[in-house]
Amino acid sequence: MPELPEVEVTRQSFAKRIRGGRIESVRLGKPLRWPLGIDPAMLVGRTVLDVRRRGKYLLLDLNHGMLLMHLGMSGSVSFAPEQPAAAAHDHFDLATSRGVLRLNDPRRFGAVVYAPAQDAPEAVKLLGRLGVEPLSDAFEPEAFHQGLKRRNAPVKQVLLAGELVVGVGNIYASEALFMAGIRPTLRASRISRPRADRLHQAVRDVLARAVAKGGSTLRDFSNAQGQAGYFQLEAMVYDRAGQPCRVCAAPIKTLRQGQRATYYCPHCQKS
DNA sequence: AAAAGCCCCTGGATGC
DNA sequence: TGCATCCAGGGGCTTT
Repeated sequence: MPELPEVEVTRQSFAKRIRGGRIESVRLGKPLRWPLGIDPAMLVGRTVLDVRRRGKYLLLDLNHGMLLMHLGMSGSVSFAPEQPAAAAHDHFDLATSRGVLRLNDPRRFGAVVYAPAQDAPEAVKLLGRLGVEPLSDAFEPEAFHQGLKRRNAPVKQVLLAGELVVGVGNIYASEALFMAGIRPTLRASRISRPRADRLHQAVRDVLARAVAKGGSTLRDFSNAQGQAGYFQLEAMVYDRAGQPCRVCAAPIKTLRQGQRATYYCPHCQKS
């Protein structure tokens, strides 16, 4: 479910409110993708200093150690002074003096993992191979083009892999490639510098606009205050197979790449 | 070393 | 109504 915009919107919707909260209790539901990695009782008494984001991970900095939270495909977070009794898919509660942070994740591809320090093995294992942040100055056209030149895989899958640039998932990969006028099946290594520049700009632009719209709510995403996103209403190609291109009216096509659906306009994205 | 497949899991939509 | 099948916003791990 959540790509960079949804994770960032989630972060913004509760970071300030949880900051300074003292952990009072931790409740675990069914197992998530990975074990927490610490006795929950050991977290009680620690303080949440800040909430950051790295790629699609939320990072809760504690006064000692950190929690890495990933929303997987179906995860969403809520934060409120009090929470109702845990329901079927509520698998993690972090009760603090500022409110209760709850992770709901029906498919349980998400996870919450404790790391004793920023550079601890538990953190490096998950964050170590991640590419640059697309909305930071570190995401720079020349290096992006060089990175593309080193990959022979289809550009859509290079974007999804997150080793060049993080945070671009299945929706925004299709959208960015449409904006740049690039066919998703084109080998990354064959993209010229001017076209790489257009893609670089498209990635930044689509992600920033999606954050501004509160993310995309396809079925059930909402931020930590329960508010839905609206960017899906502006999607040019995603989930629009057979519908007319919003630019040229040609029917949007779909194909499968790496077991994921890709959408593109055969006329606007000729190569 | 890079690329392609395989899973993890639940629920909703669709088809017979 | 019931049951089978397919698909879904991710990504680590294994196999080519």
